[in-house]
Amino acid sequence: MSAPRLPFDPIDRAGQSWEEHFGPATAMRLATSVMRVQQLMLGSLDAALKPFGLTFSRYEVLVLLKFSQRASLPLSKIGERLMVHPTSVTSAIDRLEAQGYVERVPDGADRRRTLAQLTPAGLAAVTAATDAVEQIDFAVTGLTDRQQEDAYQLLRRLRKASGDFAE
Amino acid sequence: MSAPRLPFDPIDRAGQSWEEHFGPATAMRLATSVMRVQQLMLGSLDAALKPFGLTFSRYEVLVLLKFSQRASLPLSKIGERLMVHPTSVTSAIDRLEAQGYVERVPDGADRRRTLAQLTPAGLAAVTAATDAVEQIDFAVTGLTDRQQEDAYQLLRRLRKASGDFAE
DNA sequence: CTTATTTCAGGGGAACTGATATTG
DNA sequence: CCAATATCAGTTCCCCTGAAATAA
Repeated sequence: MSAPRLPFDPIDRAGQSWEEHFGPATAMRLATSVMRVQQLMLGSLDAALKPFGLTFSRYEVLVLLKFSQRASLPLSKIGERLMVHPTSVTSAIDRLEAQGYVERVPDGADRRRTLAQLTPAGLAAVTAATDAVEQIDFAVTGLTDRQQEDAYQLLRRLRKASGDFAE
Repeated sequence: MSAPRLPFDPIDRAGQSWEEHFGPATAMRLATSVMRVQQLMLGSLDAALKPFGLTFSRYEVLVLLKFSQRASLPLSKIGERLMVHPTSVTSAIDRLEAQGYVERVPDGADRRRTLAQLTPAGLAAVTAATDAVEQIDFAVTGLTDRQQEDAYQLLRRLRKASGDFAE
């Protein structure tokens, strides 16, 4: 994780080859970078969350529940917010429930729904896990606050153009 | 893929909640954005590559081979360049070989090694697949060339700080 | 003997499809 | 009758660990 893997930038090099063989490499370099950065970040984040038995996906679920009004949400809402497939939500909540971080409770208002309710253990876990990910600065290193904000805004344009939200 | 999923930006909203409950959300917003953008892009790229029986991972292998001197590389080099685990390279080459896009040939110089050699069919596939991904602009939409370049440079800083390369 | 390369067996997590029961 | 919600069964893909064979 700390030792550099290569003595040169593999994306720079791929971009040079791309320009020789195909043409402009601007979009290709950005796409490849996003994939690679995601892989690096996810590795660091998952490692930081491992002591709590959490992956980043499940950590995101706990954070979402903590931020909700009653620390509970219907499973469908969770999938919508986190861009997670319905069956993946079921499986994520299965795991979190087995860990005692979440409980399934029926929704009185709409009996088709099941609410995922954060337990006290889940609240403690998400609090401790948040300390852990903040200690590694969310795996976002090497950038100033301003650069982090710039990168966020650029990716936000990309998300919007990809139909991530309307607003 | 085209219809917006939510009438508001879920990351903006999560960032607001984060600041109320925890504190500054700059790093959290960027980290979450990278994850989400990667998911959106990978979905578009995999969809564009599906007609060729390729995933983006396997497409990257073919591109790497095309750019190499003799259109062949040892499996270990492929893993190094693409940040892929040795066993994952074996499995990716298994699939590409079953598809007729790649052949395993022994390396005369070092008989521990196996070379993955691009076949004529593999060359045709990577050429056609490249047309397909360029038609969707590598799933990098909504940004000008300049903004794509800016985003690339910001992510490059992040990669370097994460030990992706030394240079 | 140690190291590098590749492969195999196996497990885990997350994504998807298709089908189903329940409820609105 | 139709739509929404959640679940289940089964598939695919990719990641990883650990162990092994072969060769430098």
